[in-house]
Amino acid sequence: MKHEFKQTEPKWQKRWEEAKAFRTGEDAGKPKFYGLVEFPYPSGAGMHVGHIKAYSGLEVISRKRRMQGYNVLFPMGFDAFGLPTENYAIKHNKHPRIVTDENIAHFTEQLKRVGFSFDWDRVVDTTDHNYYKWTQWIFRKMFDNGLVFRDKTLVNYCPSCKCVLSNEDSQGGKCDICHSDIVQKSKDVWYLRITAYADKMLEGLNEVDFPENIRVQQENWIGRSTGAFVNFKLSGTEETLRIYTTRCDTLFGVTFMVMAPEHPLIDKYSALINNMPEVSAYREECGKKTEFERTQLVKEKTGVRLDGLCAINPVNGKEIPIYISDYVMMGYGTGAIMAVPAHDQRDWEFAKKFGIDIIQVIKGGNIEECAYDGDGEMINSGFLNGCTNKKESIARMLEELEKRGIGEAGVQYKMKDWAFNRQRYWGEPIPIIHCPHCGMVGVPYEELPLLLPEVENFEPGEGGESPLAKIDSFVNCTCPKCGGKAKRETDTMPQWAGSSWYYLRYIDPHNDNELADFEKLKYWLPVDWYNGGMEHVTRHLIYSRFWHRFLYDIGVVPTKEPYAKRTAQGLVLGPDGVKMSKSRGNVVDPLDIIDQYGADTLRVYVLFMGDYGSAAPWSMTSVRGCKKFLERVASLTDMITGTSDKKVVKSLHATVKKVTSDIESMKFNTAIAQMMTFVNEVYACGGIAKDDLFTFITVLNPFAPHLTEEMHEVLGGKGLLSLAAWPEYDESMLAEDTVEIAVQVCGRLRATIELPRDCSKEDAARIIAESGKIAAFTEGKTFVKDIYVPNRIYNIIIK
RNA sequence: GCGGGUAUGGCGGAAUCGGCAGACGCGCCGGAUUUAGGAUCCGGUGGGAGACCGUGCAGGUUCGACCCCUGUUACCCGCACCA
Repeated sequence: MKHEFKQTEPKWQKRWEEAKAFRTGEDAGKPKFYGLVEFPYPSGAGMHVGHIKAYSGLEVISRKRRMQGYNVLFPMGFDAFGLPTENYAIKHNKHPRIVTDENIAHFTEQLKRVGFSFDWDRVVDTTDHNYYKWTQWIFRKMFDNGLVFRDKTLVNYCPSCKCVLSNEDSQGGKCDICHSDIVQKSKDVWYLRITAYADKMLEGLNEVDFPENIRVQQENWIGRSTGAFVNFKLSGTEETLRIYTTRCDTLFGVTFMVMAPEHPLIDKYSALINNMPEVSAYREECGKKTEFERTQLVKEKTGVRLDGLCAINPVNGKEIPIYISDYVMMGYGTGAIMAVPAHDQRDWEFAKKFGIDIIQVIKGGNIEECAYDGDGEMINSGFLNGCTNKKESIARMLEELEKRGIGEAGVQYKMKDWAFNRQRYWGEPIPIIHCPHCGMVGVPYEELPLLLPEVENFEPGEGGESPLAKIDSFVNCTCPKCGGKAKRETDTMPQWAGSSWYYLRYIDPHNDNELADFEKLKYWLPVDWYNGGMEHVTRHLIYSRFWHRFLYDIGVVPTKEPYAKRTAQGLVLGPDGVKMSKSRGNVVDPLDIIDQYGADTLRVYVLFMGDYGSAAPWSMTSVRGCKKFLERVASLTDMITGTSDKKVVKSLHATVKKVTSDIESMKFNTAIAQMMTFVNEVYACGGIAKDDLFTFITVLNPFAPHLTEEMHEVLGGKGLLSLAAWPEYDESMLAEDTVEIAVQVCGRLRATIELPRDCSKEDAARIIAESGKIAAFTEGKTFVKDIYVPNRIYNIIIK
């Protein structure tokens, strides 16, 4: 037969749909497999070939597991709240609901055209009120459990999106949505206390199967450090300047203090500061800098001394000057540091520039040239003098600090609490009411979902207030506690809210009474295998692990961790080897490929193009190669013989074996290569028995389901091939009677020779000698020794 | 600066344990078929005339190294004045 994909692909997609072939089973007698792929944001641009690659990995694995008799949950949904939709809606004066519905319909159509085996009865849409009811419910639970708080602080603010962003959303000082420079702005912000879960999230990493780089990236993002808080008195006041340090052992080497420019004590004691105009000017200058400018490396240290204000070193009573400098951040530790220029390079640079003393307290290095941060004997350090072990010095200092009540051990995290509110329309309303008497009160659970109201104008206000603030009927309400007049919170949740728990909803997507039935959660959790992009490692993956752990703590989910195993696919690059982007014009549209070459070709190609986890450039000629392979496969129906050649049978068993194991380790490229080898073998031998062809198309089915279903039908197969049993292979069929091994002389390949399998060393040596193949190389030399690895090599050493 | 990773033909990439480097595909060359082109099928294809040389570079361990060790270079990704 011919590979008539234009007819057969829609035909089989329709059959699968009618038969509900991929509906999730819950048969208790079978093992379960929950395969999860990151659900897409349904943008107006439609799908990208990158989506196809991202989903095809677990698609193949899920199809294979289904054929192996598992209950498979392989769902799909849409993460549909978000700014692009809202901006599109504003620009085209269309309601975001309508835009979202159109985009979801378009994405669904595209996904179906690829032939993915998702369970379409379980689709979730984060913007559906039946879904976001539970997003709000989880938020309320967090509120009840003290994980939600409001604080007026400096936040990352995107002037272009007119929106507050979390730390995770402003990495590198750029807005994650529009790539504008982030500015620091003082604002009232809702926070989720994710830092309270930092340790639990670190611990959890030990019980999941994440690749090393993902684990390390998460650890670094959480950024746990252990150290000490030390209290310095401000001379002439009762005030304490509290600092955090990881090197309390160097306390005797402190020669100045540095506070972040925004540090509140500066305002509090401005009356004592003689050069306040200069200080204010510096602070203003820092405020203007973007986060990016401020954190630029290789930057000269700047700062101003607080003239008139001094700190007292608690261990030796020395009076030390205080500076403000933007190399100290308000957001980490206490926003102030003790500076030890002898042993910290940043402090050293600052001291050199401002002519501050440098006191060495650890022997070693040359502090004239740079700070010394190595080990050595303690000097100039009172009771620590003579100690040579850093750990011990720290322990002894901590003991002293605690004994004298001037400090204590402490832990800090780089991860910050999650700035959770957005001043935009297209998101989940935050279910909180502000009551003048009772303060912040949660919207009662029975009133959830708190529906997103209709507005005329989706645009945020110039002052950075949410569009919802303009709707009096939404804003004005009564306090659920005291019944008095109150106002609703008008900000909405960030896009990451809905995606933090969607994998739970797939398990029980239509449940009106709870987020998901606990028994079902017990059956399906954890997600067995989660595949997605590397870009989500320090965002979605962190956030959802946090939410899951919280839900575990309040007894809503049965597992500590949501995902047992995580993998990541590599990017699909443009034909020019650069990341695909509209501006470069190197984007490949999956629908164009499907129209020209078929969905099966697309599926095979995205998995064949290279190592699944690595980036690889798109190649149109290679796409054609994959199409050619499928055409050769289709033609096998015209090559049926009574029995297969022995070589074909052997190659078939080898193929079943390799495809079976390669799929499990995501080595799809070599699995496909093996199938190509097999087809080449059939062509070389001129035919194949029907049963053997059935076996072959069964293992090819997860990759090219449409073509193989068609072949199965043409060959008279019954039922759907996609639901057939995965074939077994016979190891004994693979064993050869003879093997060809390499014959080396002094480690250099000189010949190859056919030997009986598992031949003894004596026999091997004799057969090789008798063959005379290496005589020319050993002639007249002295035998030293020989090395024989059965079925591999024979190496003879001579002199 | 720190952390993680990569480096193999003209190209994408293979290579369980340290045991015949270059599977498979693309491209290219040749042949068959064809009025021709395309498509298809068959064969060839790391370099070198050769002895030989070949897995970023320089060493080391080993009978034997893409693989292990030391040093080094280039590139990619993440974080980045984190006290």
